[in-house]
This record gives sequence, structure tokens and C-alpha cells, in this order.
Amino acid sequence: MNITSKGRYALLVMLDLAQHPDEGFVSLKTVAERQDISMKYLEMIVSALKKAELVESSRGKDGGYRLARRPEACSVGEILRSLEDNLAPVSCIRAGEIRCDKAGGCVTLPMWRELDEITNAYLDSVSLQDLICGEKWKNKA
Amino acid sequence: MNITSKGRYALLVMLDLAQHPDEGFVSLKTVAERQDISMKYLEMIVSALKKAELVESSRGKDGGYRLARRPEACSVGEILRSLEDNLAPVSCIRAGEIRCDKAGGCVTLPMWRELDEITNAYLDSVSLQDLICGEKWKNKA
DNA sequence: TTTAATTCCTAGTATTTTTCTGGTATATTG
DNA sequence: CAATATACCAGAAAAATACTAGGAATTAAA
Repeated sequence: MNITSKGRYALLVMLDLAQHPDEGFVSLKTVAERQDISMKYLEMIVSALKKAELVESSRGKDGGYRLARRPEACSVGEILRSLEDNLAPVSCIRAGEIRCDKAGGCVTLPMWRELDEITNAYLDSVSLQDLICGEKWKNKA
Repeated sequence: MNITSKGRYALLVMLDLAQHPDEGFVSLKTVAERQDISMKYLEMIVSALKKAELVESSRGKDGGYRLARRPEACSVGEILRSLEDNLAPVSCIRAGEIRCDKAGGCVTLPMWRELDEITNAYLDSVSLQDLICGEKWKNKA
């Protein structure tokens, strides 16, 4: 599981939308400027977020995007999985399924699976709201 | 944290050595054949393992590599960290340290740090011996 | 109805990372 | 000295990632 810029940007977009709930539909141009990301690159990212029904869009003039749910109901895990085609730590596992010829005799596979479960469980336990409020990490260095 | 083939091969080499403790120094050629990996590629990998003092080497005829410690004392985390230059999930963190311009105002950073801690803790808790015996995952699907 | 702003779609290019190879030097054994 | 290994360095090939370009479709407002 490598979080690439696609995943990080997706999180930034979602956070941006979550932090401006009063603006209705927010155009990509606005988000791109606020977050300092290329708008063209964001297009790809937001399109995936829309497919995953994490955002809603409105086309045409004054159109844009807004969250499809409340920030408490958007988990980081779900956001990342909609963009990164594999959150698993190794390519032998993809979306929970095993994809490897030698899987039968592989003694490391159970470990990778458990690691995959642990990381997904953690990312699913964090919501946009958690990130914004920051309480979860208050007493950490 | 993306485990690349380098990391996976490193684990295979260590497992191979652990499973043939009676052979003394084992040549790379032998390991490469047994594990079906290019020997030249393994050179790089084993050189890193040596730097990390996970294996010992002997040059010249009848030379090769052997584990520097008992399999119970070799953690998967340590092995992987000696090869993958970054086990952290995002490039903003590298070997525990923060490497990002915008780190100050970044609300996602605490989450990445915690995820980094969780995965490292898990990988540190698994030893070569655990992998070989497989007990840890007996009652899992 | 025209215009401007915006999403949506397809494709292509550039950059970076990863994977793998070649060549040579050095050490060890017998 | 000959045979067999590791050690080291540089670079090629392949794959993945990051980003760009151009335009079609859609909509609100002037």
C-alpha cells in the first residue's frame, strides 16, 4: 500500500469541500487554487470520487462539486480505495483477493493479509471530521 | 509503504537461509536457483542485508551467506526497513521523520504518522520463525 | 439566444521509480 | 595459479506515476 499523490490529493479535495459547506457547489478551479494543485490533474481524481459516490456534481455555469455525505460519514479508507487501485502492501493481494501464482506454498502471504486488514481497519476508522477536528491525535507528539 | 519486489525477495532470501541452517555459508547462486530469482538482482539485496547486519558473508570458494542471528531474532520489520528506503505510507514521512513543506498546517499528517507506527509495530512483531512455523495464522481463513 | 463557466471524456507525454544486467575488482580455497 | 565467490559501480529496460492538452456537452445567467 503506497499512498500516491492521487490519494493524497483526493483527501485534500474532500477536506476542502468539507471545510466549505456553505459554498454550495464548489468549482474545481476554486479547489485547485486553494489547494495549489493542477486543475487538470484534479479532474481525474474527482471523477473517481464521483464514481464512488463520495461527491455530487453540477455541470454548467456555477457548477462544481460538493460532498455527497456529512464529513462524519466519509472514511479515509473509502476515499483512498476509490483512487488507489491497490491499498494492499504487496501486489500479491489486490482488494482483499490473492493474485499470485505461488500463493499456495507462500509462507508470507498470511502476514500480508493480516497487515492489509490492519491498515484498512485503521483507515476506515478515521473520518474527514476526525481529521478536521484533530482530537484523535491531540495527546501525541 | 509499498513493499516492492526488493523487500519481498529479501524476505525470501532470509527465509531460505533460515530453512537451511545446516548448509553453512550458502552461495547466492544456490539461493537464486531455489527461489527462482535473478542472481544479479539478489546481489544488491543481500548487500543491503549485510549492511544491516542481518546476514554474514564469506568470500571466495565455498563462500556465501548465512543468517547473523537465530530466526526468532530476525523481525520482518527490520528486514524490510533495510531494503525499502521508506516503509511509511506517504512520502511526507521517511524513516519516522517528517519531510514536507506544508507539514505545519497539514491535518492529515498525524494520521499518516499513526498508520506508520501501526504498520511498523505489526511488522516488528513478526519474526522469520513465526513465518516458518505459521502458528500465528492457523485459525484464519 | 448568446456567452461564459463548468463538468466530462479521451488521449498523450514526461518524469520518476523499480527492476534487472554487465563488467570488473577482490578475496578465499586448494 | 586456477576456480569460485562476493563486492562494487554504473547504467539500461520496463513499469508505474504524475501531469498536460484539446475539445465536447451542459447549464446558468446576461
